[in-house]
Amino acid sequence: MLSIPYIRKNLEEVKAGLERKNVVVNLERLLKLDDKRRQLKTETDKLRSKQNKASKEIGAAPAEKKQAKIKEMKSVSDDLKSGLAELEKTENKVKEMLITIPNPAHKTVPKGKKDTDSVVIRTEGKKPVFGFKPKDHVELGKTLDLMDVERAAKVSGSRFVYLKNELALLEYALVQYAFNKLKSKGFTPVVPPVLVKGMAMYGTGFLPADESQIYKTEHDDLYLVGTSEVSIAGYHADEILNEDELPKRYAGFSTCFRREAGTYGKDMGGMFRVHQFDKVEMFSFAKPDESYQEHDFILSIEEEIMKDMGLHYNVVNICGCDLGVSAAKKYDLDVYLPGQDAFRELTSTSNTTDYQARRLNIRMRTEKENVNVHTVNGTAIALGRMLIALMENGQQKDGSIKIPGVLHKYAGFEKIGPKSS
RNA sequence: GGAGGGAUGGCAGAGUCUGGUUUAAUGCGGCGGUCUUGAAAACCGUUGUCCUUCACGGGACCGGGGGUUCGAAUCCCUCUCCCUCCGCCA
Repeated sequence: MLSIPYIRKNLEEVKAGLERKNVVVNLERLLKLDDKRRQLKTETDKLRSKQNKASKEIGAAPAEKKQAKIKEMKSVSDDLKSGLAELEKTENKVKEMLITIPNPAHKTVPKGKKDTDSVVIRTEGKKPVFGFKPKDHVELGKTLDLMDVERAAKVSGSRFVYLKNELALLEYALVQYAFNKLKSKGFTPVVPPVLVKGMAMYGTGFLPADESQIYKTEHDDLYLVGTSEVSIAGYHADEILNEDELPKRYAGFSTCFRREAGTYGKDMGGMFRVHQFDKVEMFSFAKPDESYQEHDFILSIEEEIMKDMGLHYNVVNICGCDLGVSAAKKYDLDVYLPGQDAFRELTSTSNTTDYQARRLNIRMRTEKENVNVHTVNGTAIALGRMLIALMENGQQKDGSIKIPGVLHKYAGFEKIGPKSS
């Protein structure tokens, strides 16, 4: 959510940032509506002031004068009531407009109309060389008995998967590796709730924009999170943080649920795009003037993890049209998957500036005034997709899969061999 | 699931029965100061958030929402959360 005083002061800049996202909003109409709101506020405040004064007089007045005074105040009370009703109506209209306006894109975000307009800013690692035709994760998963998609379909439907054997163990090795690394970098490890109230969804900007992507429970008005970003952002809702405790960093492990509406036929089979996966997420509450620095920091950790895993990847500056509502800027790391012979998104990090913090009412105490903090999120490890990358990139000629050295101590094995029996 | 109790500022806690000088008492904590070689103690001062106004000022907020009233922390309705006991349960 944007602040109206900010829009008032920086109208052209806000418009340019929205245009970068290919979004057109009638901001003049919004400001006009807010003018009306302020006028009504002044009027009703005056009536209230009158009422407060009279109320004291009535309390102190002798009994015979009381009735006349009360009669006189009746009309003021009526005026106030109708004024308040109109004020509320106008306030709601303003809020309604405001809640749908996305966060304007930063000026370093590429303009564009399609996802191909995003810009690869650098490529790291080496493309793996195989002396044979590499298999994709679906085949590897089947021959090594690591995944079962068919039975998942029987039990849950399409886009679900059972992880089995070493792959199930490897997931937990990755989680431990990630928690340890992030703890050493100042992140507080967290396992948050995955069912949340509407407040958290609206606060993070997933509602109302992405309603079709979100699972909602039938009887309890709770939503299943698509990322632990939602529950972690909401953790400090309605709080005022001290300046010297920022940045506050959290590493959240959670299962993530996504409906994937409108993706029929895309990435079918296997577990690249599934309704349910686990993820370790980084999340920072940062001082406003440090959020881009924090964004770079989180990107650097994502890259460190990719390097630990020995993966070949692109760093992509995502174009305006592909930014979510709340992001002002976003980098993806696209990793080379031999099975597809393509770079695919494995992690993503966004600076949402004060957009979520304003909606969630998260502030920072400064000497002058309290200001909204900035929030930055980034994937540490999307477990399903990381497992795909490790399987496809680690596969050997004999059909086994070598796993990265940093994971050996957590996994308790160094490779996933063909079943001997 | 059943029965009862509760929600007031950073924290503790009065005010609710009986609506009106309550700009929410008091204590603790925090911050500043006096005193002190320094500290503690003591004493003095200060200490919420938001909206509105160029400013002076005005207004709102006692868990959320609604109602009664000239006027609600206080009365009524409703929802949420917390606590105690019973039942069930990984």
